Amino acid sequence: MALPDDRYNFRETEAKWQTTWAAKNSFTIEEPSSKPKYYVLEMFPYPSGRLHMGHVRNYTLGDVVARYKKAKGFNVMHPMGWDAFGLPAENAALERGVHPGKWTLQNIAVMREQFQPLGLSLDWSREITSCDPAYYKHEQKMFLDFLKAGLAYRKESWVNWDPVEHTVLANEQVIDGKGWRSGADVEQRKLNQWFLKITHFAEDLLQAIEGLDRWPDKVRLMQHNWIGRSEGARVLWPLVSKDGKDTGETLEVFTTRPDTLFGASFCAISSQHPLAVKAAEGDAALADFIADCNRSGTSTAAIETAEKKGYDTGLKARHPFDPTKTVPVYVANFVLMAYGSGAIFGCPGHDERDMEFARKYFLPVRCVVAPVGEDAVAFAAKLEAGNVAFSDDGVAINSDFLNGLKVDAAKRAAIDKLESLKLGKGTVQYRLRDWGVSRQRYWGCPIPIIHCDSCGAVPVPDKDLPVTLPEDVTFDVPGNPLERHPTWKNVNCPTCGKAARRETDTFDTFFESSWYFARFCSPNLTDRPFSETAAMKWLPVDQYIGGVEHAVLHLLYSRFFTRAMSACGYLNLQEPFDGMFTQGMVCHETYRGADGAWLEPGSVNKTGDSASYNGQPVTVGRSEKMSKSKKNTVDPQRILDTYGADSARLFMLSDSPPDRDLEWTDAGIEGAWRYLNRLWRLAVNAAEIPDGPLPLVLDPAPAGVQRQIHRTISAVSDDLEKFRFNSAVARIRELSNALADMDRSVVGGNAVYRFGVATVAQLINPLAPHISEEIWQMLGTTSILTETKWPAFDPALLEDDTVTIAVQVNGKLRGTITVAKAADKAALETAALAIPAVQKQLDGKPPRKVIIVPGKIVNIVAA
RNA sequence: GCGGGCAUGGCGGAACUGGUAGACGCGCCAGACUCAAAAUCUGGUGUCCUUGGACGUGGGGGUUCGAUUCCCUCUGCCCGCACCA
Repeated sequence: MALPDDRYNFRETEAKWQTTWAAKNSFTIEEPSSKPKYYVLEMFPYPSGRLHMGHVRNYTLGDVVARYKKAKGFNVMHPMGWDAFGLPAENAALERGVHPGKWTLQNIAVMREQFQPLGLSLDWSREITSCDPAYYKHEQKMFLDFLKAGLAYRKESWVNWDPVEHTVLANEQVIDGKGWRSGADVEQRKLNQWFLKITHFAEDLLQAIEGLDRWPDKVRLMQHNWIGRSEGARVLWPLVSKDGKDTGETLEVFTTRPDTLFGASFCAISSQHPLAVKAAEGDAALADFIADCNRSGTSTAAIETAEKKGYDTGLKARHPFDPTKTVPVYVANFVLMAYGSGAIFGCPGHDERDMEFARKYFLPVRCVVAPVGEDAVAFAAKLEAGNVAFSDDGVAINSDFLNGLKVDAAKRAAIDKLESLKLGKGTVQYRLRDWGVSRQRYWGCPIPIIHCDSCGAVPVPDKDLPVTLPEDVTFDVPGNPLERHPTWKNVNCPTCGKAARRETDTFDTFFESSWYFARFCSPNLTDRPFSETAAMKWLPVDQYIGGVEHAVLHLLYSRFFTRAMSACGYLNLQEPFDGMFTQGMVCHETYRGADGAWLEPGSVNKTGDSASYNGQPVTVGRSEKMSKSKKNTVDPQRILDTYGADSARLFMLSDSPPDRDLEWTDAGIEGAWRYLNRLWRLAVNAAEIPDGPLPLVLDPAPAGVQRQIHRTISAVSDDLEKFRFNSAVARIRELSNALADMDRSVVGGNAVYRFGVATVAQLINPLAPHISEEIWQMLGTTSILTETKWPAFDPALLEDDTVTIAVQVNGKLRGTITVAKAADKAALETAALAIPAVQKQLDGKPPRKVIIVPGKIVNIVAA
């Protein structure tokens, strides 16, 4: 007789089930359906042309959730699309002379094929591509609606300019003073730009973080800090010209410490402040100083090393509480135009920076807050003589009507006074700034605006939407090809008909990703971006999964967009993502040859602790995120060809908790592959056992395994709910081990074994869907596992009748006792004291105290 | 500088609300099978000393009958923000 092949044929099996699922449309939603909905979404990929391990991990994690929820009885939506606008397409055009659109669509075709062998439970009928006019025409309309609603505007302002990408960057895209993609030092430029009014929702975006209880704390904290709320006051300082006359103008400053106003010794304004620009007109030295400030001050290194510098404008500001007193007005390099009003008052005694500035320019230091309970006079003398500011809580001194008040009360009193004098008011300031969405790029969604000399910025009429990109463009010169296109740019004004110009900027690519999750709800609708009914049914996304690098960028923009879309009547929803999960990176060891060049893992010979390349020694570096530059990438295609999708999935899921970094190792994937083969052999044996009911009375061994099966169902379900996939795998392996070790010849042995194998197949299905389907089929079931309900456990079988509990003496383990679960304290104590090792420790003396926690522990305190 | 997180065998990591530390896996060691290798299987594997113990969750201290878990403190690493008034 031919023995069944004991080696699992993943190639055949995986292809077979992928075909089956596709033929049965297993992953499209049920419509109509009485089941509760569940929307699983992973951040859609940029079509770079190659699937990498980070993708595999991301989509595997989402797939586990999608498959598990489906088995749990939810109507699951799990769509996929392409974040298809972006700079790499233009770079490809530059390097290879291929059109960005063509390059992108080719990549999408390649990657869609690469996705297939992963066996993901995706609904491809909902596929969307963001560079398709059928997609982006809706966001053009949406933008015009935002404009009407006052949520979009155009303004000349200082912007972050990336000199390598030749485009503007949003604040969120500037990391350490450098462009987030190019790494180039960002410059400041003054340009006319379109902005989305994200600050309109600052308070709401902040408050609502509270309710995002299924988001990682880390991300919530990052958004909280990014929005950066601070309470304070705007204070008006009447200005006095150089010749001592009141100019009638006022200088507005923002402060969080109005209680320290009596300690003011100067005012300082940003080099970009209108007052500074005006003052520089008649002062060449000041103009030079301002130019100097604008040049530096962006890169990290510059900020860290830059000393506080100022230039006295000669203007004076009159103190709001004491009109007899004036302070000098400086232009200072450390004052940011973009925060508050671009001007501050300096209180050296209670602000570190102001102290540094005051010492440098010999400005007075006045103590106006002293710690509670300290001698105020002595403290003030010390502070005013020293170089250290005091910024903690205390009591106001030397402050007229504020004297004796603690900081909070003094703040309130100062604000009340300012308001009664009409020289200021209490206010809330945010760090968050409006989102600049104009990009001087070709490969993005055109901004549907026409600039007319007579009519200004005119929205493109609805009937002319979408504004599509011209195909005939070249990339041989830097800059935006739309800008120099001969015809596309020149159009007539829709309002007056005169010659006008199209807006040649395109949207930031974060625009597309800010609403795609809603588009998936009605991906083929032509007249609207999505149906409100469908969106309100499916949104919010129940589980969103992606990298932590989008903690403030994409996730904040999407939260804003959802509010903006609601404000414009597209839907009625505040938060787009109910549950958020941020996965860790995929890492690998790095290798360098004798010449210091990076080496690919595949080319390095590893034997034990040493490594070599062509006989030369290789330096093994620490594990880092897989990247092309360090050559420590592993091609998913090769892994899938060698071990199959289930092995790759299982390894990625079992090696580390999903939110931590994963270290890719060959040994690890081989371990997963070995396990699948062991599981396969269990199944081959189980398939020979005829199906039938379990005997009523089981031999103790299978009875124990029977309980373990139920415990495992319970534990794995819990693990899957809580993203503890690594622990779920461990439990399943434990059960597999127990099944393999069990004596099947006793009463109930075979039946429990068969039941156990079937259960393992069900439990591992979300993690390794192909082999589990195959096993399920081998066991003679008629349904496919993908359409089978998640197994239930019998609560009565979760626990044993007897329990083994630890016995400690003085907190140290001295033995264990196995007793009936219901055993009372007295029985536990008697059993514990009978242990020889315990008696030895007690040395004949009676115990001083015995702590008994039934079912858990007995701890004997020796005399 | 400010804010947050983490630290457990050779390695990745378990340990739910304080209750048998090291589950599960990787690696390693020994054995079986083999002419041999691979694959597979069996057993072992925190450290130290002699059975039996002692020690052990980054260091130090504390609370507790009992601490990987709670508190204080120090050290190291990682992440975010960065002159935010």
